[in-house]
Amino acid sequence: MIQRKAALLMAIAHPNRIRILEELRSGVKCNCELAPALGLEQSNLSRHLKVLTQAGILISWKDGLRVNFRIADERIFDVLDRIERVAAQDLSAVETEVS
Amino acid sequence: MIQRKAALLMAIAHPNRIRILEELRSGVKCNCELAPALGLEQSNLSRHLKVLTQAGILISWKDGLRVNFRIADERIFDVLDRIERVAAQDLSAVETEVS
DNA sequence: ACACTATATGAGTACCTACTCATATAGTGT
DNA sequence: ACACTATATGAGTAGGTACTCATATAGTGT
Repeated sequence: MIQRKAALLMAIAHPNRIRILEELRSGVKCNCELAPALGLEQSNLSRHLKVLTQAGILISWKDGLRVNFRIADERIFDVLDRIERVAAQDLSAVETEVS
Repeated sequence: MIQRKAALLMAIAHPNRIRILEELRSGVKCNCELAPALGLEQSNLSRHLKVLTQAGILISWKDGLRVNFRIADERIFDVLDRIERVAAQDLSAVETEVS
């Protein structure tokens, strides 16, 4: 179980993959729509999407030439929202805490 | 901000570091208490603790020979709890979703 | 069949991570 | 000063990650 949690966290622990998830908050997208939106090279994006899909965070299916992606479990956004709260406060907390 | 979120996630995205955080749920601990509890080699544990401290997730201070650690922001457990919910369902979800 | 579009993947590179063993540093008590 | 305990860190190793460029695969429309 800890392995599974770590694997999920590892999958989302990259700026570009967080950005991919944020893009997919608004619905289904394909590689070809995400690439220009995120300014990522096609093969690089493809591999990031593979990481997220293999972790079970995204679900993909073919639609003609395209491959579409959607969020498998919307609760992944709970994780992002919670980490955001920690990140927001972190800035001040780290500075004021001095041993 | 995305960088910061990714950095925090990266810091907790390791089985042993998740276990360290779970150990610290019950309060302040030092390296010397964590090592036997987690069965980790001393230098390895020391480096994991450094990762968490440098990410601002743990706060450390010396107490004689020991170095104690505590959670900087308890809301980090919200993140772990949320990822756990995703992880728990994941097992079935990945299997039933077939394109 | 052909040109075109969308995606995946091999190969190469540079860098990063976790781990271990050995050693250094720092603080404690006699 | 000395032995002891707790922690940090240098060095070496093995393997992983992100990225790019070039190429392969697969589906579309003429």
